[in-house]
Amino acid sequence: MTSDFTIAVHSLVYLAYLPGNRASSEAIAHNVATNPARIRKVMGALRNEGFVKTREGIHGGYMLAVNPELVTIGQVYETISRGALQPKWQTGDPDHGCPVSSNTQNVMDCIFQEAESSYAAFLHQYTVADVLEKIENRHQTV
Amino acid sequence: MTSDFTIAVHSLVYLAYLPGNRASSEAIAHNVATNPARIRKVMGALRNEGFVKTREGIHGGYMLAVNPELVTIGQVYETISRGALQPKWQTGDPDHGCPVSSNTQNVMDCIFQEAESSYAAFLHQYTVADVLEKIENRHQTV
DNA sequence: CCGTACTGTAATTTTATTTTGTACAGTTTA
DNA sequence: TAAACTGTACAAAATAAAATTACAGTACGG
Repeated sequence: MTSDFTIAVHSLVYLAYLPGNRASSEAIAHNVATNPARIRKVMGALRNEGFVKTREGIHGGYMLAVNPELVTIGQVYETISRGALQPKWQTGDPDHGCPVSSNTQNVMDCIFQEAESSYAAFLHQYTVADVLEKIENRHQTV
Repeated sequence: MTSDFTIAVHSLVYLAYLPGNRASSEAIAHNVATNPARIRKVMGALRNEGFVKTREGIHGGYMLAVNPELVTIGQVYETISRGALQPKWQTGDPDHGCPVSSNTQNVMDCIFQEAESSYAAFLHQYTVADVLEKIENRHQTV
C-alpha cells in the first residue's frame, strides 16, 4: 500500500494548523518530508473532492476548503486510498478443477472488501481536528 | 503487504476440504499456485500457533490440527499478518521544530494500530469452515 | 542401515511496487 | 513580461515481495 493516505492526512492537518490555512506544495513537502511533485499529486485528488482549493500562479498554493472539525480521516481514506488494502497477488488458478483453487480468490476478494469497510468505518471516528489535537497534546506531554 | 494471510487461509481451507485433512507442501503449493518453499514458511508459522501439525520424512506433510468450524480467519490474520497494514514510510521529521512535522507519524501509528484491530475484529466473524462453504456455494451457483 | 520422500531454512535472483527526481507546459499577478 | 506557483508526465532509484535454488535434517520402508 502507498503512503498517500498518510500524506493526505498530514497535509490537511498541517493546513488546519497554519493560521491562514494555506501553504505551497514546497512548504507542505518540507513539513511532510517528501518532494513537492508528490504533494501536488495528492493535493490534486483532495481538490477534486473539495477538501482543498488550489490556486495556480504567483502566490498560489493550497488552502483548506472544509471545516477540519467536520471532515473525518475516514472520508480522506475513502477518496485517496479505497482499495489499497486488497492484496494484488492472486491465489490459486481459475482453471484448476478444484473449487478451492479456482474460487478462493473470489471469496477472499469479497472478504477483503468488507474488512476494508470496517477499517474505513473506524477511521470515520476521527476528524482532521481530532488528529491535530492529538498531535498538539502529545507535544505537550511527551 | 505480503499475501501470506491469503496463502494461510487458502491452505487451511484446502486442508479442511480434503478428506484426510492432510497434504504435502507441494500439493498445497500447486493448489495455491506458488512454490513449496513459500508454503512451508507460512505453514511453519501456522504450526507454531497450533493450527496444523507437520510431519517430516517420507509420507510427511501438513495436517489440520484444529476444528475448522472453530478457527476464525481473524485468528489466522493475527498470527500471520499482524502489523502488515502499517505503512513503512515515515511522514515528517522528528527533529523539525513544528509539532505537526515531528508528531504526525506517532499519532498516525497509533491510529493505524487501532484501525487494524477493527480490521482483525471483522475477520473474526468468519471461520475457516465459513470460507470453505462460501467457496463451495459459489462453485454451484456461478 | 541405506535410499526415498518429505520438511526447515537460508541465500540469491527476479519481479513488482513505491518513492524520488527532473522537466516543462500552463496559470496568475505584480 | 518575468516571477512564482500548480499540473502532469516520465525516468530513475530505492525498496519490498515473490520465486528459485540449494541443502541439511528427519522419518519411514525395504
